Amino acid sequence: MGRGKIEIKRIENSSNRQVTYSKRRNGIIKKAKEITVLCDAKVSLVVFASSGKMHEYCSPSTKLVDILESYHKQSGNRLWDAKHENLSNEIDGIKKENDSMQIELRHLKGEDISSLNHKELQVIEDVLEKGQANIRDKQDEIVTMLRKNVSTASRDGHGKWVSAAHNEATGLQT
Amino acid sequence: MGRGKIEIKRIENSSNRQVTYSKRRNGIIKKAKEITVLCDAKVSLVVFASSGKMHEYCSPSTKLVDILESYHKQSGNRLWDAKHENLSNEIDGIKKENDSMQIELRHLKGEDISSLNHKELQVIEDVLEKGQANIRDKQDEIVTMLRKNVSTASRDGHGKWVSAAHNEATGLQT
DNA sequence: TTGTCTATGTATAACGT
DNA sequence: TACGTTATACATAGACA
Repeated sequence: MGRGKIEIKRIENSSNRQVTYSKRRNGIIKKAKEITVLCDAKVSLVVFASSGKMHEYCSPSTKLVDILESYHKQSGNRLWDAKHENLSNEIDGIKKENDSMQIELRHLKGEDISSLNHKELQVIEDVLEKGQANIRDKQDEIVTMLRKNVSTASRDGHGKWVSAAHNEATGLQT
Repeated sequence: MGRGKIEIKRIENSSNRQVTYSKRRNGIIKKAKEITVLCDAKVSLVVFASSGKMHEYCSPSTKLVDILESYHKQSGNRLWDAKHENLSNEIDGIKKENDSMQIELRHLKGEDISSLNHKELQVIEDVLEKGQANIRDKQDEIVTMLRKNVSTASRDGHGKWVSAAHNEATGLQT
């Protein structure tokens, strides 16, 4: 189909190969369009040059995704579904975790506790008490630090306290 | 390219359409094979007849999945990633939520509080106190209910307490 | 490169069967 | 309906700009 017949084997001359590639690629895409119109077919065509450059054709009014989905259905092939499923599972897992944390948080705040029994309430109370103890210890530490701080603290020329530690501990800055 | 020129528009005669479809489909697949060999290209071709029947061609030594993955990478096109991205975003969102709940929970339990300042600790303490108050109210309610219950309770023939309310409240059953 | 031009090879529309 | 056949339209290899 040209000035001379050619064998169907790799074209060694790279610039010829490139030329032939782009001509034939256009040809195939044209044919794909035609069969789409003529025969009411759906076509998905993806071509990669050896250079890695890509071209595609996909019948109008049909997203490639849809075609691939049909492909997927028909072929029974998993394709991307594996990935899809992984993500879904991950979501489910995290959501579960999320829900239970949500519930635990609410309970600690004393919300949504009307259905809890004495034992369950006791567990929560214990946790709260433990938490409170820890928090208070920490507060005591801070107070101690402040006192130590105050005893060595000084004011600047404008009468402001000069102590990064003091500010940090009280949350006045940073 | 036949006995007569044809317009590129849907062939209305359905048997002609079917014939043309299968001829042209073979033609395209042949071309696809040729460009694959001649130009060292990779081709993925999926064709659906309007009947729903599918045919595919894929360059040898290349799985369709791989081609699609390359396609996906190169095209910057979302494709199935649209779905994936949605899922990923969802995951990110939930994870964020998760993390902050995680932190809040730890704080309420008095963990990981070494970097907190006085103000922040105070907030936590307030929440704990509020929660404790709620829990204690509920406990009181239960005690009241139990008392009321006990006064009207009875034992069964084997000496066991017969009171769904009592069991539920104390968590001995269910 | 990137395109345009033909001579030629191919694909195929319309027929037969 | 599903195949071969064949006249024709189309695609394209090589040449040249």
